[in-house]
Amino acid sequence: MTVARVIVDVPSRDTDRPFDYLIPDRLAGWVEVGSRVAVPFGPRTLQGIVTGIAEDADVAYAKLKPLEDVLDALPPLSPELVELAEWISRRWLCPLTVALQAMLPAALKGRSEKYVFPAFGAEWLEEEIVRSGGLLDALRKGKPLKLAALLKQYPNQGLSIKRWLREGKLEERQRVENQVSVKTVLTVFPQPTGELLQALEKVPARASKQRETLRYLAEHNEAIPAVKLAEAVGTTTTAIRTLEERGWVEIRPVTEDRDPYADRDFPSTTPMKLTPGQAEALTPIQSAMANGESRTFLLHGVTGSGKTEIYLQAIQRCLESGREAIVLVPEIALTPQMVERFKSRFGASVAVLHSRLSHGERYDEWRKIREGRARVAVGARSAIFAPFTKIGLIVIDEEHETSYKQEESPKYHARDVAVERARLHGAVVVLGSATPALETYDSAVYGGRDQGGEAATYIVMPDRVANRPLPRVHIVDMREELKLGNRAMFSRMLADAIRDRLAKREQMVLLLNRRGYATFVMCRSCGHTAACPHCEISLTYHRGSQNLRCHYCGYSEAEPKTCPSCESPHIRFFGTGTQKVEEALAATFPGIRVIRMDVDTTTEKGSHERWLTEFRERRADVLLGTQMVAKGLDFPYVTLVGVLAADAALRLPDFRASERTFQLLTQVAGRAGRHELPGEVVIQTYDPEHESITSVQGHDYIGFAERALVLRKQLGYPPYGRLICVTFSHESVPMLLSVGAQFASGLKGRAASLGIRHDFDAAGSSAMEVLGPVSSPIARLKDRYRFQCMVKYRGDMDASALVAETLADMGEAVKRSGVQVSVDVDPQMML
DNA sequence: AGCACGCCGACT
DNA sequence: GTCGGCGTGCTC
Repeated sequence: MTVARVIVDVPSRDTDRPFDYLIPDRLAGWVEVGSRVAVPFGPRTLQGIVTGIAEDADVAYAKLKPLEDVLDALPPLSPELVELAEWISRRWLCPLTVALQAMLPAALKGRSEKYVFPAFGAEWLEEEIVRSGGLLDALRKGKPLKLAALLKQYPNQGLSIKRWLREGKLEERQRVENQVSVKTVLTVFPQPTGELLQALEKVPARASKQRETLRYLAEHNEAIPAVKLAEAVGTTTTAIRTLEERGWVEIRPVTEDRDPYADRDFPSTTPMKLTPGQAEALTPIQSAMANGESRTFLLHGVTGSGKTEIYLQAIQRCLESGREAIVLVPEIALTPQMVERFKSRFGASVAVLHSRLSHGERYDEWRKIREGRARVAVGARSAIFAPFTKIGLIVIDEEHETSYKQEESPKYHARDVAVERARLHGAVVVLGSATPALETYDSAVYGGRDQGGEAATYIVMPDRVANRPLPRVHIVDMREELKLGNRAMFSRMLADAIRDRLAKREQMVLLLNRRGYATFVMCRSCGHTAACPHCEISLTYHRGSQNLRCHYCGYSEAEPKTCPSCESPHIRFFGTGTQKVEEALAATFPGIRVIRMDVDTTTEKGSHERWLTEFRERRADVLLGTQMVAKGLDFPYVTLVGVLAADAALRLPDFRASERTFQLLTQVAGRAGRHELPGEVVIQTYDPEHESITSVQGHDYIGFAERALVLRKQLGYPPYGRLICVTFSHESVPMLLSVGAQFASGLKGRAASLGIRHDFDAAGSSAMEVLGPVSSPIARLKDRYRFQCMVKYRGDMDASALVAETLADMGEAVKRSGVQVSVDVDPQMML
């Protein structure tokens, strides 16, 4: 007896295991590992993924149910992706279905829909007395109707519907439906010209439109969308139907791809001549690919060193050897200019996947990959799951970017997934960055210490192309400015530089990593500060909408005129956000043209690209924004980069704060002087001695990295130790403390019984420390208090599994308490 | 996660 | 007496 082993789409701990189903004869041959199926599950029908086909059922029951349906002609996942999902679910502790779902385009996230229809004829309906007849009329037609739609349309009659269902007068059926269908276009397929000319003879004289249509088709003898044909001849699609009835043409629906780049021209480019530095970097990558070695390279090249051309040529080699390539780019850097570089080199074989596409567009791009019509996938984080079958190369550009870690479950890191997927395919991984993550640098230069991971190969490119100099970096001590009586947000040096560029009609990028107007609001009489009532976070003042907003949960309230606590009118707004800078620029430099780019100005679809195009076309002098202006942009007339408050992120309670600051400053500095005109960078700070700021001045990544690694080692932080953050949340605190403490002691006990030491300082053997439970950095979020335990460990152990076992052991207690548990393996943000 | 089954308060 | 509250347990 052959059974299909199915993971049903219910993301809970209890159902996180395969369920076995019989394969009915009509579906035999359609069910494969990776197939998406509809299965009966208890009283309902659900979507599931087949993860195995076995000869014997796991369970001894006689009551196995059959699969209801196979939902796609071509299984959306391959056995390899199913295996990868299993690995992800173990590594990041999420239900397998969550990992599988992350690999499917949203269009295939089937939901089961309920339909109702009269059970035995519709006669009984006549006897029912219902106030409004609409519902009865709808049902009388006897067709299955969507239950959800009926309840929405007739909200008062939900009870009647329920009763009829119970009495058996209405019947219920469920179907798993895709969220987006494939777009089809009615297309006309004409007979050969000769036959059409013969047909022309037989058309009645007065049917002039038919004659014209036939004549047109005789002349242009090829398939044409019905709408286009009607337009060309000046008729309607109904007239064309008549031709079909007479057999002169055939009309069939043809699936059409929504190509979001269809109206754009990509002039084709050929490989550029590489500089000696680039050629030297490319060689080891190519030879690893040629030998089919599954290796990881760190391509460490300063900003403007020409990494992209290396990616392009490596991809070309990969395609030539008959294999496919994936390129990951941070979401924010996935601009049309970026896409153009790939499309103009590889043409139609490029599929682009990013979150700004509609579900339908994304599905079409995904199908290009699945059906083998595309061989290069360029996209953000989730493009790592592109359904290719023989990958030769995976490129991760700006590999240090935090956006490669998904913050929701599955909390995977695309870099780690890439390495694992490459191993499964025998493919090469290229990690590119000007400021590699310290973990990556360590793995490339020192072989990954005691991480158990495989070492990466280190490739450096220390020079910009054409020997363009790196920009000169000035650091301005804002405390000195204050002493000299300058209380403005621009130092004298930055103000002079801005005036200078305005006069020369050159452009500037200004970075301030805080949006809004003022970052906190305080009453000067009593010291009351405005805080979010749902989160323990101060509210940010937004000038345009004149309200205070919580940047974590979205709560907003009107701007206070008097203090809510003491009713004093002396309210002051402290701190600076991008809105305030915009205002100050206008006041200080009359006539200056500013584009402000932050979450508030780029939510609208396509607005991000629109602002950048405007800036590229030099319709503005200044591009002012949060970190989104620091990444990957390349504008020839930008000769000045200003950082208004370099130390803003330095005080965050996160051991990566200084690494982040250094990376951000280096990246934004790299926006200046990338072309003919030399660049200059002005960094304003209250902490000019700080390592992460001074290292930027010397463009000294390696010096910074080496010093930072020493600190990491002293504290046992990554890459010398690894972390798992377990967060507990609940509306009340006492419950949290007891559940948290129970977890901590449970985990410690488990580790001790395996002989794992808890004294983290002793080098060598495996060790684990469990810190907490302590209040989370954001102590309350959306009305729930939060406590966390940080697990710090080292050595060759599967700490994820230990955490999972500990939680499973306390399962019942946790469930009853209503405490939510969230586990973050290798957290990137300590929040 | 749903959804059914099951055991206690305010309404026709 | 019934409807319906949500606690608990199961889904091949």
